[in-house]
Amino acid sequence: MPYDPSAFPPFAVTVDLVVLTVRRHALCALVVRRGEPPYQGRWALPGGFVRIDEDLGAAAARELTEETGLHVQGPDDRHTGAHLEQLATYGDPGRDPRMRVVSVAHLVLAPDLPAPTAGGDADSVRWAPVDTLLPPGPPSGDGPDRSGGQSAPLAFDHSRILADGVERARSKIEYSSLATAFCPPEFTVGELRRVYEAVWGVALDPRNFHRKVTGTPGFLVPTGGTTTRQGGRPAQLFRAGGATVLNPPMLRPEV
Amino acid sequence: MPYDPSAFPPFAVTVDLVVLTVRRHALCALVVRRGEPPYQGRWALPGGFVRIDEDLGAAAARELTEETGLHVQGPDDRHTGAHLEQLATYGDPGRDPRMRVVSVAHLVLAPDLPAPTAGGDADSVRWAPVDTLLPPGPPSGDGPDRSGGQSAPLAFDHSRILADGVERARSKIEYSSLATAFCPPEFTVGELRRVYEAVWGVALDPRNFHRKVTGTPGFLVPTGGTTTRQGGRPAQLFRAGGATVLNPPMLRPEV
DNA sequence: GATCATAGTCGTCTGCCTGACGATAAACAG
DNA sequence: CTGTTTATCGTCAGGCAGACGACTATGATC
Repeated sequence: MPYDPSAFPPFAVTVDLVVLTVRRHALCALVVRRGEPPYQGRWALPGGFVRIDEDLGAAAARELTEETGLHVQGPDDRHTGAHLEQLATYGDPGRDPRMRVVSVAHLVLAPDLPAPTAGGDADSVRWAPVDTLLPPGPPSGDGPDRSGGQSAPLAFDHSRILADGVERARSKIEYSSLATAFCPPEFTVGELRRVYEAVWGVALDPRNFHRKVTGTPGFLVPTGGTTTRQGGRPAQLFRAGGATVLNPPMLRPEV
Repeated sequence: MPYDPSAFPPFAVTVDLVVLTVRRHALCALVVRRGEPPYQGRWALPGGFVRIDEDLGAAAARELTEETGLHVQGPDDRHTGAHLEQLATYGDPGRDPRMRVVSVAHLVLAPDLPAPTAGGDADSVRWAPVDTLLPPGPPSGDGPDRSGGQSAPLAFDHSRILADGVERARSKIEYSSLATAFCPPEFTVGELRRVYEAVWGVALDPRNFHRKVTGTPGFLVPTGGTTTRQGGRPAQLFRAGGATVLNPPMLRPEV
């Protein structure tokens, strides 16, 4: 069939953001309250339309800055900001009742932030622990409802997008050094371990964890300083090293 | 800002397909020759517009069937067709000179097929070894040009999409049982090993490989039959087992 | 100030898995 | 019958992870 430039169906294209951080030993996601229908008053992932001359990654970075004030770090710009990567694209017809919207979801891993009030209304954006936003997960609940929170499901298909983002983060810190994206520029081995524990929802042996991360070349670089942030013996401070892939990977305890 | 349904910029949304198979010990991708500008006469990945009421995955499956006659297997429908998954989305402004096109690329892993002539013109679609379509890869070439083939780069940004798809396939067969998607319904351990060798471009020790795959519970199920397809001693036939993840993973020899 | 609780760091031991590789088995080609 | 090819089974050493003991260095409490 011959090409007809006017024959393509028009779509709206948006970016949605799964912004994750670790706060008080819990994996948290950034959610915004919808001020207008559909799903008015419900929580949703931040996001917005892609501009007509804008790259997808640029749109995601722009939305991130608009909603959180966070900036994204380039590949070589180490730890002045958050990690951003494309997650997946969601385009079910009917996922948005207003029109045909294809959403390119992005995943952001950010260090703990003071408060997500930048740029928007204060109480319409917040960090929510992911286990209050999502059902328990693959192991179907048999016992009584254990969901910790007040949560109605997120708007649109955002619960599924969030679940996919969380799963991506959980698997990615296994075989990459991305867990450091959740940490401040300088951090201790214990802080990094608490990141793994929060993201995976498990307890790790501090001694084996210490051996593993300090024994992996390029993962951690000692800065020379020490600190006491949790009580107890002072700990060495590290920066993220140049290694991006962990080989052999950090093993998640058996499911 | 209030919602204005007419305010979103219109995009064209397409699906592009990275269809991989293993033919004659080489990893091959399906490419089609473009019959019209832009990039007229150049090879490109198969793909097409998403219909206005069509899911992204359905569009990819439809294009696959139209171009190859292949059918996609559902999650429980074991090995009557190919494996399909979403790869990534490419939306640079200017990636298509005609208009703003966002392409949701999908990855298909298929067993070796008789001929890709289904549905289309015979010599405008073919299997091409990926090493004739792509530059050698991360190790930048210092020696003379060693690219095996006649290849001009693929049209649009399809070389990058193909490279991403190949990389996804290479890493995914490490920790999943997806390599069986390249095999016919019944296959031998040696045939499965040749799939790994073709996808990774390395030689594997037959004895260690045999120990690994037969020792991983749920990876392979013996059918009872034996066959001689390569000369030499007859080999046991297997089907793909129910396991989808390989733990511990199949290790790719050091890079 | 002594004692306790909390964290961090270093070691040891055992078991599993992998890579290297020898040996045997079962077909086919001359 | 002999050599070649492929499949399959075994052996052995090294590396790494899990379990866990021991010691260190801080703050909190009595």
